Amino acid sequence: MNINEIAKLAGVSRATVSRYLNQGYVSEEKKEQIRRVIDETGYKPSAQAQTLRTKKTNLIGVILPKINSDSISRMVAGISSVLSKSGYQLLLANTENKEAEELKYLEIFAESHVDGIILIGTIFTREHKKALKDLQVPVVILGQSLPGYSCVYYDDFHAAYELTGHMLKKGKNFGYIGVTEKDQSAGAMRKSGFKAALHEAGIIVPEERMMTAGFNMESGYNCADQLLKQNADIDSIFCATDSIAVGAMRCIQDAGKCVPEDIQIVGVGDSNLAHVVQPRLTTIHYFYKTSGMEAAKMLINILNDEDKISREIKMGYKLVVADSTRKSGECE
Amino acid sequence: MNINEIAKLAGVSRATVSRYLNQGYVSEEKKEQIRRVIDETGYKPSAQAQTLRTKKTNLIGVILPKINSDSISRMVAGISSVLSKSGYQLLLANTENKEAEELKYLEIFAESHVDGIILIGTIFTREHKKALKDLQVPVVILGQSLPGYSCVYYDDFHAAYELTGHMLKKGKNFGYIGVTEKDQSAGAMRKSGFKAALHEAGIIVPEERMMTAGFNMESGYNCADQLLKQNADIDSIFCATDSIAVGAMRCIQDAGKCVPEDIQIVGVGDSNLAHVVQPRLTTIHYFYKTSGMEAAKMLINILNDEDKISREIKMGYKLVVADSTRKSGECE
DNA sequence: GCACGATATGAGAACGATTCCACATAATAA
DNA sequence: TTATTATGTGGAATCGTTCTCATATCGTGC
Repeated sequence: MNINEIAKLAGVSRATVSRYLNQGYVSEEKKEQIRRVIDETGYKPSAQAQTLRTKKTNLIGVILPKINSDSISRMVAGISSVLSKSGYQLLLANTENKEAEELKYLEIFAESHVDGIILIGTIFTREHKKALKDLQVPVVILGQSLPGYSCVYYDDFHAAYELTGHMLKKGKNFGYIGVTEKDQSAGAMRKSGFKAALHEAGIIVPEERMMTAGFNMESGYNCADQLLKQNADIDSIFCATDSIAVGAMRCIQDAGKCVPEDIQIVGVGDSNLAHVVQPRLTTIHYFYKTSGMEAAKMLINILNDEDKISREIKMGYKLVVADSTRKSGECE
Repeated sequence: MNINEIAKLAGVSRATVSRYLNQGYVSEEKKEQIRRVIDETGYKPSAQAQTLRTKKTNLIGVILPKINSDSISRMVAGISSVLSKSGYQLLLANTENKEAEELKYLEIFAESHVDGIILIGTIFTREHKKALKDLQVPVVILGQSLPGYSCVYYDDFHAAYELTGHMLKKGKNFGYIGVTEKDQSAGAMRKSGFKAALHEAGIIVPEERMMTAGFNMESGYNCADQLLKQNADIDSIFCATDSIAVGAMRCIQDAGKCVPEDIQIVGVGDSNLAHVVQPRLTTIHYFYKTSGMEAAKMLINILNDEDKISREIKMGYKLVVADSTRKSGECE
């Protein structure tokens, strides 16, 4: 069932049917004829063919490293809320943290399956930058800063700095469980913030007390295990994500120690997990949903040709103090 | 940069370039010329146009009710592992539990953006069935049973039945926090299994002890709150999902009662949350990843025309007994 | 010497829409 | 009356591919 059939059945030309579908000049009489034929046949214009001509899909691609994540799902919720108001639908691509997948989906989306892309990235390799440069589709980067591109990201340095400052009230012997420093934001910046705060306090954490975990609980557990076995005197652990922190906390408890009495611990992200564990986790709240909305607005501006130059937004944060860093009953 | 340009630059016809790209007869000499031109120009065939001709995208659409969910992310991981081996890429569509979105994405995917669809649905309305019937793209349903369609789902009835049987060892006064019964699987079947087990034990739970929550912790908390306030004697609560159970458990603890000593509680799904909370949650393990793989295999069979008729797979389950239903130290 | 299959190539017709252009017609302004 | 404008309409080109056909060359077996 294509536009030719419809035209034939309605006794008009293909062009008139097209105009009917795209609000051009059509007389009431023919409008009615066409409407009836379309109703009867259940005809739907082919999105392929439309795109081939118009170069427009009304779809936005969102590339993300994992789907089962509080932070990312909040970003997506924000993106979705803004874009759906402008008549866009979202297609998500899950890279499972694999760089190759990221590139593949970038290409798939770029091959005009979508009008724009929001990339929630983690690591930017040379290939990434090349792929991004070749892109003929507008892109906004969320969660990382990449010079030359429109992006929305978080003040990981100062967040980690302030969080570490908070731990310094009670802590002396610090451990750190982070993620790969190839991840500029969650890896490098959080670590720098952590180190900077301690440095100001005259504390230097030796390398063997700084671990690198994956983005999940199990990995946090294992790193904490190693950390505690090798350094019995540790009284404070900074974890670069809530998941890692929850895994680490479980490890501490399995080892028969108490949080926060024996060891205080913090995470970053203010995920659901942080509220669920006992004791509740001190963490950093990032405005993930809002940042998703900002990224979406940026993209819309670009799509509407209102924004010619790239711009960056660095989002603030909020320290969430909970039980994992203070004795129960203590007030703040 | 299109195939005509390439043909011109390489001094061959458009058809020969196409054959080069699709492994047809091309002499070594011309192959080399074409290869060089493509290398120099960075030419990529337009996916639009290819699809317009071939009706093939090598994309599979997955429609899901929420992204931030352990169960769903495991299903997706299973789907992805199988389909990527067959050269397909996944596009995800997040409906945020809105029926209208589900229909919209069904349509978007159907308009030949994808070769096949896996629908992780919850509620099937009349519109859903109509939309599915009109679909000219093969579809597999995951997590629900829908007669006439290929689907993979879970034995919710017997899982709930067995889980309830386990609680009956210690429990007498039961409460139930479920989800909408419009959801046949997680809503209706789990509730039936729960009631059947109690019925056999000669127990009938009055309606006011059965609540309906949303698919999240907050809702579980609120329902538990209401349940406990109105029924002080409750010693066992069956929750239809882990999230609900974790919310309810938090509520019980906030009310100053102990789990499992005062009240035992169970969930369904064996999510990460279940392992993290204190005490660990007794729950049902479903083989989500495996079921995703099965659904993907089904879809591949359909796409390869190996399967002409629909079929159903009902997946088994495993009872995971943990601390939320036994005193610490007790053995089983 | 000829028929046949394998290899190789290009012309041109699809695929299913949009859109420019030329051409009507009717209504309004000068 | 005559321009001028707004409203309608269909023909044909176009988007970037694939694919069928027609045609050509070459080796090989009989």
